[in-house]
Amino acid sequence: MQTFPQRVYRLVSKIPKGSVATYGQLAALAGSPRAARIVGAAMVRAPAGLPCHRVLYSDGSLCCEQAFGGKEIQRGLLQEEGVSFLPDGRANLKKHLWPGPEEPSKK
DNA sequence: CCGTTGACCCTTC
DNA sequence: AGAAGGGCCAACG
Repeated sequence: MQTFPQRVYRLVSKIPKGSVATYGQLAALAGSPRAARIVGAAMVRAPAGLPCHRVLYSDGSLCCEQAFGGKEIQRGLLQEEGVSFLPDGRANLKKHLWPGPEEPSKK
C-alpha cells in the first residue's frame, strides 16, 4: 500500500502523449473521486519528469500560473504534444481527455 | 494522536 | 451566465 500521491504519480506518468487528464479523474483512478485536492498537492511534491502539465481542471482549464511556471507555458507544451485548444483558452477535453489505464495493471 | 493545510470540485446566490 | 463559499480526503507538523 503506497501513499496516495505515489499512486497519482504513476497514473500521471502513464498519460500518453497527446492526452490530458483532470485532477478529479486522477483522484478517481487513485481511488478517491473527492480527493482531487490531494492530487494537486501531490503535484507540488511531484518529482521532475512528471508531465504534470497534462493535468487540468474538470473544465479543461489550467490551474494558477504559479502551478508549473506559467499557464502559457503549459498551453504551449500541450500544443507541442498535439493537444488542441478551444478559443476560450481551455484544452479540448472532448478530444484529448485521457480514458484512463485501459490495461488492468494486474492486481 | 489531533489540528491545519492544500496545483480542487461542486452547489448556491 | 458569472462569482462566491463550503466541503471533502489525505498528508504533514
